[in-house]
Amino acid sequence: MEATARFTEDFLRRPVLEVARELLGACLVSDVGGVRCAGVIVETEAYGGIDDPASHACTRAGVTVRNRAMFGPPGRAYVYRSYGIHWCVNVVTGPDGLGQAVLCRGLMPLEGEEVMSERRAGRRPLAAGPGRLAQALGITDVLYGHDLSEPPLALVPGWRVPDTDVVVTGRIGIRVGADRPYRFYVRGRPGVSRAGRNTNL
DNA sequence: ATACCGATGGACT
DNA sequence: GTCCATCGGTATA
Repeated sequence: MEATARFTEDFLRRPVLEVARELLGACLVSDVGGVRCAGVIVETEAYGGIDDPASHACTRAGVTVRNRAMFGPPGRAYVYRSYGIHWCVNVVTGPDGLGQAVLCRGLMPLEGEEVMSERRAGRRPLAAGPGRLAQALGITDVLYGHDLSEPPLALVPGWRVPDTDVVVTGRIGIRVGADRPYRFYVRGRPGVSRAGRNTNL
């Protein structure tokens, strides 16, 4: 991985299912608070915008204060609070205005595990699950709408993950649209959350 | 004004 | 496996 490597706008504008698959193996590099930590994304979920009933972009109100980042340019962070407790981070993708985004659900730590462990108060796993991932990387609503091509949170190309290592399942923790095969994870890697169904559809 | 319900994680059995 | 803290966003009145 080179320091100058970037995902292109063309890549980020591709349909959300393709981007969710291709973001497996990508790296998230955090410099939040001036301390560096990084890891490889090993689990993602696609949220398909206004036509996906499970997506935060799918509301009667249309664009709201909460979801407006999803309708902006791709490559930005959509950060939301879950259950009033956790922060979760998405990469906005797809053509402008569709409200598509990829939820980062699992990270395999590569660097700065001590920092992550501090932020996680010593709890394990470090970054398996969207709330844990965000906490380990120091992600909060301060990064809402942040351009992920820049510090303090950067998304950069990393490993190539062959199709034979990719498992596709339904999404976790939702009811409507849960059966859509929109979850992707890398088989056998630490950092993959196991909240239920890790099986093929 | 207020009711409902999570894109969850941690503690516990 | 089960239970539940905790609160913002949306819908409804």
